[in-house]
Amino acid sequence: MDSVKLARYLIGKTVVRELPKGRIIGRIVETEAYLLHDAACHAFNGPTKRNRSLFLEHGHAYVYFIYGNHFMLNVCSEPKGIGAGVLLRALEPLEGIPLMKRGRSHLSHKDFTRGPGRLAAALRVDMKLDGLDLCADGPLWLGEAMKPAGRIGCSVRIGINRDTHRRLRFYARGNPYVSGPKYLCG
DNA sequence: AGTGCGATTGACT
DNA sequence: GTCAATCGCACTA
Repeated sequence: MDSVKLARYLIGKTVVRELPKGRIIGRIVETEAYLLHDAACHAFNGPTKRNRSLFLEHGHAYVYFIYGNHFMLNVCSEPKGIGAGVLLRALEPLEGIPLMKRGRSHLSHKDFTRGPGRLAAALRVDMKLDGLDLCADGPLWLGEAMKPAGRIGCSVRIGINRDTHRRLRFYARGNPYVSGPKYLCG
């Protein structure tokens, strides 16, 4: 399915992280779509060493490192060979909350899965998980929704200054774990 | 080999 | 509200 459909589909679904110390489960409450022929998509200029995982079959993970300290977790959306996907931007914590918080106690409860960098930190996502099949058993996978998605809002993407004519960010309306400025959360 | 910069965050005014 | 930190990658030469 295309990135927009996948971005909407993923709202309300769960992401599960299996760690030696236990299991973490979060509910996806915010995503952004990155499309084919989209100048803001990392795949825009063709495959490189950095973005190659984005060209995997849909359902695989594309993880990258940015700003010297943050990992971002994406889900590929298209058949193998096409570079497009969905960025996971925020979670509602459901299970394994102490594991998510470990080492990050300075953040308030509603902040530690809010924002793409903090989401990846909470799930202990790093480059080792790049290219992983998220639809198979393993250290990180996507699960069914545990409760309804609720109303889905959309807005322009955050931190993107190109192709701003499309509203490619999707979020669970009114959910307190959604990131971004308040006027983009209602 | 050197340079510029980014799908962000947290600390500070 | 502003702004620096921080590093791997892409690009130029």
